[in-house]
Amino acid sequence: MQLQAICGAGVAAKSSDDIQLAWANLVRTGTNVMQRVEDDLKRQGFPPVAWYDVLWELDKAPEGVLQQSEVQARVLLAQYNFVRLLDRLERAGLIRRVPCKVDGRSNVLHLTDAGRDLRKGMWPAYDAAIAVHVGSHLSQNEAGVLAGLLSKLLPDRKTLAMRTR
Amino acid sequence: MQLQAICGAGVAAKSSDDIQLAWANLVRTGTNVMQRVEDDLKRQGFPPVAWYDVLWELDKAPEGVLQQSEVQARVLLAQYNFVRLLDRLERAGLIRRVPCKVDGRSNVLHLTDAGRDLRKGMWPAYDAAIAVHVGSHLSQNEAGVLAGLLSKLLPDRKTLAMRTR
DNA sequence: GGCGGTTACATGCAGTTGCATTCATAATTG
DNA sequence: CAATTATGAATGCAACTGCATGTAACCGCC
Repeated sequence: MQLQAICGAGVAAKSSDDIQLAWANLVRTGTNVMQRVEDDLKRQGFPPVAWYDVLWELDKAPEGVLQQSEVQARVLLAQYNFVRLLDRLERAGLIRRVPCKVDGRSNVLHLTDAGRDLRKGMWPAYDAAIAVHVGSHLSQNEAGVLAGLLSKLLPDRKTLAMRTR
Repeated sequence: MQLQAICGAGVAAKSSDDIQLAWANLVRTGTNVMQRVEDDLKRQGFPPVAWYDVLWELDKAPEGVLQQSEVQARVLLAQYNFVRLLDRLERAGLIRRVPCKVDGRSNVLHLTDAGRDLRKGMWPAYDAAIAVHVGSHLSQNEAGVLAGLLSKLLPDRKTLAMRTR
């Protein structure tokens, strides 16, 4: 009872002004910066960043081959959105979905040559967009601090992955 | 020619590792924290944060009345998305769209009593969600620093508003 | 081996978004 | 003041998303 009073258990927590501003700026900045980067890519005829993410996961893997579920876990999209993203990537000839030999439920994703090329071709534009919309506003040091503070708001990998089911 | 070589003019800028991490964390954290807050609200039967934003803008205004274009400029949604958000709000009886007497092109938005009540009723849940998903991970001071760093990435109001056309 | 539960992936449907365009009314200007 | 341009708002359509659910294959266990 004392304890409850002390730490406010059972009562909805209230956020301070600083917290609220951090929240507001986080959402605004997140969507805004994302938008601008996406726009830059689109203007140059490139697909969305989400495409890049998948291609990059595959490109990092040996042979450009990875379990579908593994990629899914890394890109943090809802399962049904991920499946349909793969539909688009496959239709565009960037990846192939191959039924897994060992586990009849799962697929193995293969990066095609076209996919590899696109990933590689996108990077300079992507990198430049990040430099313009993030880098140019922050010192090296500020970027590090920002990254650190942001990471404090992220749940760990496992929790993160669970949210996509 | 010397100049070009020195400052890299004409060559796409490259971002450093710190910058890239800041970018990655910004996007991840932004969407993730937003998601969790939205989920909390939804679980309690409340509409999305975007609804709150509009209602709040109107509630702040004297009489709960504001030009549609003015609200539009503040909430930073694309024009067509904003219009349709208003469709939903109006259908839900939270606002009314009234043709403007002085300018035949524009509307004036009126917050209804139901709208005012909903806004007010949402806040505790919203505030609590912010406290949980942002506040509990940061000290007061960290929140201030984070807000400051994030604001450096935002373009000014005017530029921001232009992007929504 | 067969039955309940779980995992991996897919899909139908309704709701939302992006894009291009339209409509009507101001504002500007030749 | 008529013609042009600019502004505020809306909409048709295609694409995308969320949600619930479906299907098939695996896993554990009696």
